[in-house]
Amino acid sequence: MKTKTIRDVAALARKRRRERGLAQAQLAAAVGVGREWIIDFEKGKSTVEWGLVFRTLKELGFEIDLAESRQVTTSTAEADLTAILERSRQRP
Amino acid sequence: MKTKTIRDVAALARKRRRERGLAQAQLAAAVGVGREWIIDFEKGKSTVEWGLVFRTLKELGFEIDLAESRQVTTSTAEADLTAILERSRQRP
DNA sequence: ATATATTGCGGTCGTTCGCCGACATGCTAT
DNA sequence: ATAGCATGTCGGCGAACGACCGCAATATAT
Repeated sequence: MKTKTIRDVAALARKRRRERGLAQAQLAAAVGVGREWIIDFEKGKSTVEWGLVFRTLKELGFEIDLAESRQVTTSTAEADLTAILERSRQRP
Repeated sequence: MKTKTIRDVAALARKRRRERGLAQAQLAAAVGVGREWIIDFEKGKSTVEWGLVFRTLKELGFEIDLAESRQVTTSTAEADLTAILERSRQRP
């Protein structure tokens, strides 16, 4: 499933947990975090630890795939052009 | 690309950044973090913020997909039903 | 070779995470 | 009604994040 925001991930995680009949406390124990952490994560809190998110997703049976997005963001497009130009001439 | 650990993600991110000719400082500015954060992230630091990781990956043109690690292709209706049954069974 | 740019690593500092209690709410079944 | 879970919130605490700074070490280019 493609995810656009961290809220998508949060919603998917919560859906999956319920599909597996797991309570927040159970999942928390399995991952090794406090129950509050699960609450925050499923709420879409952005400041939760990356490593814990990864462990939680794996615990829920998710596989994290990184694919190339068709659309390139403007900033990276500019940076890409800049990188090419920088190899031809120096800029301050 | 399937990722097994956060180090895989870190390595992919670094590879991608270099492919795009971006310096750590450039990527940091694009994402809106300090340069030290990029260093930690590419080092595979597990305690970095989840939201920043997500933004960084998107900035690098990555699409974050969540796939099922097990090839269980149950429909959502079936899965929900299973959850209901599990709840009724009062499992410890 | 000399510059120049990039990367990594320390230290400081304000802010905040994540955990632990306790408590309130909502739902289900007896 | 009453008991049992599950979920969410609040206050508090130690620990650690992330930004900023400077300074080596390492490419990269001229």
